[in-house]
Amino acid sequence: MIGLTERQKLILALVIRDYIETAQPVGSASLVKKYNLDISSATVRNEMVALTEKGYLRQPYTSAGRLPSEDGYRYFVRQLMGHTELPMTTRDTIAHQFYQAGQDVDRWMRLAASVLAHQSQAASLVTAPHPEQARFKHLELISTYGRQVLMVLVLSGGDVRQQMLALAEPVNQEQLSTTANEINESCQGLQADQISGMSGRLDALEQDILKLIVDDMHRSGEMLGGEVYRDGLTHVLAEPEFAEMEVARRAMRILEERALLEDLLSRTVLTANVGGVQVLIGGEGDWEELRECSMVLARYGVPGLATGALGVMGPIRMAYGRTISTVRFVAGLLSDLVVDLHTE
Amino acid sequence: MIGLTERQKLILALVIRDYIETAQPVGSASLVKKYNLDISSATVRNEMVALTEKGYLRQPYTSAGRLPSEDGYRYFVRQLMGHTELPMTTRDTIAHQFYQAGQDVDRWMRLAASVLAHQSQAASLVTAPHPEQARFKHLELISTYGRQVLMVLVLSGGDVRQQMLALAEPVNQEQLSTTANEINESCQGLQADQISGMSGRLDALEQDILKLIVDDMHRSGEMLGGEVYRDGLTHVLAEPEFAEMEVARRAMRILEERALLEDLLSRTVLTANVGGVQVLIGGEGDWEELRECSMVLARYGVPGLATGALGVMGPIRMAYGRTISTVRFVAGLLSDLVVDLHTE
DNA sequence: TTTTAGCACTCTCGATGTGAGAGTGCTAAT
DNA sequence: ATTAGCACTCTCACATCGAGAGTGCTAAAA
Repeated sequence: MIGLTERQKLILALVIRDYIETAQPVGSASLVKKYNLDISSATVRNEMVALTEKGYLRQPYTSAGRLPSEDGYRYFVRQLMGHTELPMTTRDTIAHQFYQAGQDVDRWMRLAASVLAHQSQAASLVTAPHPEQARFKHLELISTYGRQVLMVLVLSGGDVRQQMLALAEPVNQEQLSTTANEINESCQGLQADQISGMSGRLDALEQDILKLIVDDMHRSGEMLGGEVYRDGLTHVLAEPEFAEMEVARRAMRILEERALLEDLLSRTVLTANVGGVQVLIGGEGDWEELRECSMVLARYGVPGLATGALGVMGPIRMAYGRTISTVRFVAGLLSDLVVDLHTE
Repeated sequence: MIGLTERQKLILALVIRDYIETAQPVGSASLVKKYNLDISSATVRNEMVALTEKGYLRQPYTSAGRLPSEDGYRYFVRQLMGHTELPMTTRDTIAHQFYQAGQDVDRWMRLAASVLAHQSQAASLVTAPHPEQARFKHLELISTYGRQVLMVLVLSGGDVRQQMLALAEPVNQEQLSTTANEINESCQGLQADQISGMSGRLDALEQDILKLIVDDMHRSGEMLGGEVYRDGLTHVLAEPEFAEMEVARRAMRILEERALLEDLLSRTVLTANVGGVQVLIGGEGDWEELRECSMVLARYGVPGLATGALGVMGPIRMAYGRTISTVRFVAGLLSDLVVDLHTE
């Protein structure tokens, strides 16, 4: 396929810009008038025919205005858009908010979701960072009532997992502490596989607990270990493309159902390198659910140490420039957080 | 206001039942036919006039069918409905699912939200149980990297709070453990106020940490300490009363915005005694947001020990019988969980 | 060869009109 | 007190129609 002339690129960009703004098909005459083009509407029409033939524009029906096709958006995002950045003042404001959140991961996540949703006027998703290769760090066994014991497992990267367990018979706190200390010494810095491969003379209690530890460490390695932070669901509903209830419900299902999200994030975001932002337009691939949606996704964190994912979901008619730069910026901030949490 | 005759009660109940099912105004003739009443449609019409005058029914426009007014629903829920219970088989199925979730609080919460949403075909909300009067149980200080220290605080009832903190200068693990042990001994079983009132010769490190502990304990006492579990948002969108986007967005905002939820749960549910289910029809009081919505709310847990809240939000035209019994049943199950977690 | 004016044609969208249908309220008879 | 009968009301679905925006084509102009 032959590339586009400069004029065609201009017209494509303007159509996309106008359509994103108004949600209405764009006519040749109105385009000329609105942007003071010094070519006639007939010329624009001719170029529009060319762009339509190349598959970048489409018409909702014969002799209506043009609007971008999915390929048109893709071309725009990849070739035309350039690396925009959020304005300095906006970046400062956001960074300041995060600074005020201190080291509280929960607050960071909530704030990230809120900022993403607000800046992009769409729905946002953020997962907490979690270690990719969890290493054992510390175990604590705390007797609560009778045979009930609270097990607190600390993994590298500050990932803490807690669990209640009921012992076969009562064990006092002293015994528990002894057991915990033994395990702490022998498992320090080990990964799940190494621990599960351990044997030697262990009593029943120790074996049970080691098993639980290994399970927990594996679970910590899963894609969506913890909570998924969401925000801006209502923004999506406000868009005219979701006026049809069925469409709106489909979009909401993606955001609501953990299983769908899990699948989505693991399939797409895992492949993208950290720092890079991935743009999914109109559910490329076989994503029935988000045929009417676009997503802008990114991973953040330090590969091999701890990473998380974040993203925005909105209509295909999305302000990609602003959204992508916001996602990139917030991903950067969260990466900094991860670094802070793991280094001195 | 004079009460209703038996026949009026019957007709009111049938209108509500039919309207809940069909979402269409109910006519006198169709009511007689559908439920094989042995009175004529004219009689029903007369009774309907009476019910309308008393404020229990209303007409969307002159000479259309009748539908329940908010007062009608209230009368129904309070006087007419009786204490229905979920069918035995359903209860067993649900209880079994919870049983399989073991002692994992997170799984219980998710399951509770899912069951509520599914049974009531509406949106559900569940908050994790948290102690009302947190008592200090155990503190752990774990050195991670350099001056970064992970503080794990265990409160009565298995509430675990973690936090990263950066010390002014590096402290080794041994020193940290000593400090933690001292605090553990002196604070065992104390409440926040008692700890904040403590003094004596404490070094700077201990004072800092005690301050953090007190803060954390207070935060643990707040209404919505942790995550709010949601499910079934899409069910709400499927209801015809939310076809109008503005209405749908308003409903979603309630579910999305923490601040609104917090306010809602604290104002209403705190006043209800545990075990009792509270029904909010059409946002009684000044709840602009949920004018078109009803909520069925309950607290669960053991007062004074640990409690949580759960509820369902749907259109005013809600299957109150089924929803109320589900909420009551699930609240009971979750209360059992709380008891299990706190006793032998 | 490219651009542009001119013009007929297409298609949507909102306004308007109409008839069927469901339901009421009233009156008079049972 | 109940009911049959009936005129009347109001909505909703459907069809009609004209305005308006926009296209595609042709032929002239640059």
